Amino acid sequence: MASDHTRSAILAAAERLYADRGFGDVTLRDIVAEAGVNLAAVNYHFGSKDELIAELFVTRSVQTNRERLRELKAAEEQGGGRAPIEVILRALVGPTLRGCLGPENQRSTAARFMIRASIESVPPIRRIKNREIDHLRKFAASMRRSLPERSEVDIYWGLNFALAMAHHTIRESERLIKLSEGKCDLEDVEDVVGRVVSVATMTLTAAKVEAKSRALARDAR
Amino acid sequence: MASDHTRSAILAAAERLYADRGFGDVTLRDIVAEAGVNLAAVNYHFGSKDELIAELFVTRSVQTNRERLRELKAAEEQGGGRAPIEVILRALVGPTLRGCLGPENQRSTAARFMIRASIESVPPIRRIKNREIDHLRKFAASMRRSLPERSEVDIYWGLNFALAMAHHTIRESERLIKLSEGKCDLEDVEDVVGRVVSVATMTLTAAKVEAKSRALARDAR
DNA sequence: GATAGTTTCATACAAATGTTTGAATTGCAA
DNA sequence: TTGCAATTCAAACATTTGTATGAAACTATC
Repeated sequence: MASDHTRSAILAAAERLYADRGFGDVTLRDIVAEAGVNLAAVNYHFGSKDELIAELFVTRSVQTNRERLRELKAAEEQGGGRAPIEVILRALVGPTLRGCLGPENQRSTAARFMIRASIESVPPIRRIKNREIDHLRKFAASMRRSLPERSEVDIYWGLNFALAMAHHTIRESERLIKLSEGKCDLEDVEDVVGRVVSVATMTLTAAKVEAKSRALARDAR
Repeated sequence: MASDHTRSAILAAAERLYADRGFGDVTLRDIVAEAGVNLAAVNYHFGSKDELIAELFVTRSVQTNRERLRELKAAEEQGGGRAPIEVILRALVGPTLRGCLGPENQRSTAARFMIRASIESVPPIRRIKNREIDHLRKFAASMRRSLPERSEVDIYWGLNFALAMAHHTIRESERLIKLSEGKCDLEDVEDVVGRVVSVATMTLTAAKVEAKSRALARDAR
């Protein structure tokens, strides 16, 4: 199988360029120039441009998902099959937030690539994301074990909102900083994780508050 | 200025096609074919493809923003300058959710277009979104008046999370339905609005719970 | 009804881009 | 070394795409 030199040079160059400039205006010619290889090499090694993008994304996705499951499993084992909901949620959103936020200058290429993927959402990536459901089901199952008295629907909504806060904060981090004039410190990642987890935990535990507030809100209609 | 026939036919056709098939694979030729007009008409009336997209998006955006501000203003006047936080949040996320969720078959073209714009995020639209900050500032100000004891940073985070839940739910509605096997009913829009508002309200009011949960979560690290 | 301004149309342009081709080169095994 | 497969390369291909052009058709004003 010889050395992967060309193949990995393409992957590295592509990830860097996509991270810096987005999928929209990076062409195969840009990539091969950056990688110092021939144009045809991309199709030879990956088949097509889309398959190259897909490979980049799956690689990073499985890394994140592995990390998430590692944390989840550790928490469940420690709790004898039942982990506290905060810890489950932390395993869900922590790895992504830690990977994508933090000081800008020390954000890895991989992280910046994943942020791009989250913002631009190009077809090959969308296709892969649709297969992520099985992964999320594991978290839903764990959350049900953690909060057996909670309805299934509420669990799914809690999961949805937790992901919402994490992903939206990453996607719109620039806007949040501008809106708050820098007062929201997105470089303090653990604070962000804590905020997301605590809000999501509230969603799933503070039954009365939620019901009351929802009723109140409905009246106001 | 003659009749707007061609111009509005292009706008209508473009919005419909973009809503149905996304920005990625709709060309000017598709649009003019659907509109029954000449190819050159787009550049004649709009200058460029991007300006056409921009016009579509600003039109729908100002509609939503107007609706939001109308609700906000009504609430503040009723409360003599201070509106309850739930009502402010409802004015923030209600119009968008009501416009984009609900029974699929009765979702307007405009709504479906805005969902696309939220998912695909094409350059001309991104440029416009960046100017939306002034609009959000009005909500931040209103929220500060409503919760004067709350820190400014917490207000911004609450605003961020409220938008996060609303937009993410719209963006990923399909996935949430699939994940929950239809148990999360996104057609009951008022229920969704209520959930988002109540969670966001909790974020901003349940100080002790949040602090405690955040500390707990930090320990678990 | 002539004229000037606006709008429409067919067509051409120009550039970008992913992909393919077939020959050249390389590396390794027999 | 010879032979064979894998890899690299330059070049060309084939489309697709947004945009520009200039003539024709239309409209309203005087």
